[in-house]
Amino acid sequence: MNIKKNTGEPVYLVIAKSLKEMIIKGVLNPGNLLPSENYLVNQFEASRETVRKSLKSLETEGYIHSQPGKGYYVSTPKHNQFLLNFAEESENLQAKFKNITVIYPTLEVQLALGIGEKKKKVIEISKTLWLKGELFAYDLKYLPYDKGQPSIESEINYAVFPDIAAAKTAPFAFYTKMEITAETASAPIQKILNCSSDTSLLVVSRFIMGRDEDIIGYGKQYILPNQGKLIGYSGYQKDPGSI
Amino acid sequence: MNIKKNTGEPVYLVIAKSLKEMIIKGVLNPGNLLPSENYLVNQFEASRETVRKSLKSLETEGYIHSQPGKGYYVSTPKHNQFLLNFAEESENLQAKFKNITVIYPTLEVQLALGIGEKKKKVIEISKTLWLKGELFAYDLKYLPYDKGQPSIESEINYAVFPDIAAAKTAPFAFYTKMEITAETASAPIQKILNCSSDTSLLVVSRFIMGRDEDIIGYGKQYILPNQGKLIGYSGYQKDPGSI
DNA sequence: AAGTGGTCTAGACCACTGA
DNA sequence: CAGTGGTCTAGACCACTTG
Repeated sequence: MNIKKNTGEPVYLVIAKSLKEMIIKGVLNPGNLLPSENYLVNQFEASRETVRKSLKSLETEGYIHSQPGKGYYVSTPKHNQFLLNFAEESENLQAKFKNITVIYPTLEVQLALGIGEKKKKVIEISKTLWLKGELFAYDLKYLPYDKGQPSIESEINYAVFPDIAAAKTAPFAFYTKMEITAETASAPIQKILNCSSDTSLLVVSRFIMGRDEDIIGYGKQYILPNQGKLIGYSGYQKDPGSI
Repeated sequence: MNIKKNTGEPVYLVIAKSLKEMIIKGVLNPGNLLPSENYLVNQFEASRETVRKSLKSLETEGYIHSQPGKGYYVSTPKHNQFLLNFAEESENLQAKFKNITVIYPTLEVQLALGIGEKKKKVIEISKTLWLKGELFAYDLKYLPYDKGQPSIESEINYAVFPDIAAAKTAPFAFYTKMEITAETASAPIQKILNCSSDTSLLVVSRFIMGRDEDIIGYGKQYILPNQGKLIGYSGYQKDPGSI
């Protein structure tokens, strides 16, 4: 009975907000049981499906989860899961191609691409990345070079990795794994990035994988310090939106 | 008419799977319009709400989005958004407290905690982290030390940061921001981590923030190479779950 | 047996886009 | 105008948990 009505706002959002507020303010805490659907139906004078819609939205956003036969519980927030943006191409980021060659892969690349011991060539694409005119990172990408396949050129179209490849074919057919490490600049990379032997680089490796765990591509990016910083968020400050 | 029925599987999941498969196989590609709700109602001989439930689940998983008055479109997958796990405490990870002190903060910490120029003390908690008996990382945490507040001890309970603090009060009231950089080990850190001056460390900074952007805590972790590796996933290989 | 959430239906009205 | 998705309802049956 303590409810405003007739706002243009959908009823299910009103209910969701009300519950969410209680969770955020700590009136309801992780492990606590929420009021039952039927209780909410009476409290808000809404239909059961409408109440369920509210609860579903809270569930999607990670606030609650349900247990059939028992009820809805407040979840424990995952403050150690981060959503991280790693934009291959941003507005200010410029790429300069250094080289595109077909080579016999190093052991590292063999392992990364899951290529057996057989001698199999790979395509190596190297770029330097620039941010507002300043050297920012060195970027390497590797793709298996299959004889049976088209030309290098068509491989190259794929080569610019997911974001462009995505536009071409079944972009939901693969996913990406990322590994982040730190590395001291090796001699060749010192030359390319124009840095010294005591420079610590942020190294981001990426594996492009098909749904059946086959590896489509492998990339590595050496990012200069001060320039490069990866930023991630955890918790619930952002809209739930997609994944 | 081309539909199996009477499986124990919920109808809405059957519909969702069918559509999802078309998207994954590239029959439907980003930008394409899906069949309308009413069309699916006829095709699958289900009610409209059931069809909508299917579509809602695909939307939640990031496969599609809707535009009122037009229809449902296949989305463009975000292959540059990564879900990254940064576990404060894993099974094998051991923490050894080094020190807990109340200090005047360095400039870096002042900025991180958003403390003005006024002389304000902060609590510093330092730990070393060990993985299977091997030194793994050096961990620093800072909390504003408010006079009006309880004792240091009660602050300390908060201090172990979100995961433990979470259990205490309104854990949905704050979120975490993470920054990842690479850094060469400084002299004091060389001693603590027992490494040399040419060691590149992975540095993870974390800001614990309230919903109104106030900063609750600041932490920094220096992770030894070879030991530490951050791993993230993008795309749709994982169940949608949470976040 | 009573209460819970999970699925599903057949209708209704609305606001919007497009021809 | 007909077609689309967005919201909402009042029922129904089910499987599950708890006393």
